[in-house]
Amino acid sequence: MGHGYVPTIPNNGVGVNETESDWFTEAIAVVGEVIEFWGFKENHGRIWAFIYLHQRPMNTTEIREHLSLSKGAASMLLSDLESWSVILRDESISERGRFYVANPNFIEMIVQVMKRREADVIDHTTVRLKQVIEDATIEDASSEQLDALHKMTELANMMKLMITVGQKLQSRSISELSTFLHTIDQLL
Amino acid sequence: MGHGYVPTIPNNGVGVNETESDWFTEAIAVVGEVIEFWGFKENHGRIWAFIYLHQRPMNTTEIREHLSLSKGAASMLLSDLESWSVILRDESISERGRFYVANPNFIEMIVQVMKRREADVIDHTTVRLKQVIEDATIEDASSEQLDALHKMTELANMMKLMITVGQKLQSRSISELSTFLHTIDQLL
DNA sequence: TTAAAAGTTCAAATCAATTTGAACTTTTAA
DNA sequence: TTAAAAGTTCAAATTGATTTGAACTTTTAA
Repeated sequence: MGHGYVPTIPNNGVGVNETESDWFTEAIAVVGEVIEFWGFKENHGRIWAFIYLHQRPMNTTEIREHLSLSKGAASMLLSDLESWSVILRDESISERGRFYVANPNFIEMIVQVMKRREADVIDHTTVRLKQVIEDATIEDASSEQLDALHKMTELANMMKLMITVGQKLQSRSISELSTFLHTIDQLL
Repeated sequence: MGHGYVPTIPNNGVGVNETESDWFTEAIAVVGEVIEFWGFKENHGRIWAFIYLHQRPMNTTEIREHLSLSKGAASMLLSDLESWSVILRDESISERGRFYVANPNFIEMIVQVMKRREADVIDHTTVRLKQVIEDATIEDASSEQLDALHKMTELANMMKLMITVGQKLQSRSISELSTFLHTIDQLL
């Protein structure tokens, strides 16, 4: 609907000779949104999608110009993605500048978000809740309140376990994982 | 560390006769952060924790004053939580104003986030990616690119499946779920 | 009825996350 | 070497999310 034509994209005077078609732009937008939804920045997703959909090593300048990112933003976003192994540097190319390919393992990306979240929040939470329970025990807390605090701790531990399971799923293919989830769905 | 004493809390001239102890304040802060991390606003979590830890129906004014929320914010946050069944109105109390109790099912809260995310993003994504694949097919896309787009669609479908599984898990207790996750962990 | 309390709405204000761009360092080709 | 290109850093600007508060509607007790 309203798609299906190839727009003339202004070239900004830079020597690019690949015209970006409509579906390509839309795909990058969709993937950007999906990935933002999993806790990344939208531009993390746009960069990953841009590299992944090209199916060849892309250099920093190409990425910067096609996605309209400042030098600073490109530097920071690319280094995030690289540190998470979401994109990989291709050392084999002898041209100036850095070249990247996309890590095609989607699951790994999602698990990276979980890991990051775990590091930032979950571990710290368990420690703090433990202290809260100690304090509540020697003070005026009712047994119902202590029970509620214990349940909160259980939840934090469960989250941790979910992340562990997520990490193990990381190495599996999507279709394998899909089958696995269907099995769980049947069991419940 | 640094905890374990009961501070004198200024009373703001309001007729409150329950002093809030230190562990209570800390518990609300921790839970607020955890719940924010699952996609809610921090104040959604603080309100839920405040009501849950009291283990009795709480009225809007008590909530507003103890958590220092404006009238407008309290109205909006409480109506969010109520619409998600994260808190429930207690109609049995004949005093002025509304009284709420907390839905003690933690999992339900997390699943609510997933549902909300699904509604906002995933469904829409599948439709948009389908259109992208159609457009890409009739245009210049390489077979590798089409393959990449199909994999993105697979991922979106898998997310949906994960949410379905999540919804089924909703009705189970935390300890049951914990056992279940351990079993999965063993299998992998 | 009615008027005070409770609840809602939303534009403006505040607070938080992201991006920019200029000054800097590092890399590279000649 | 060296100077141009590439990459980094971070304070300031921008953009986005959340909260406030005043004007409004609804509810309730007398």
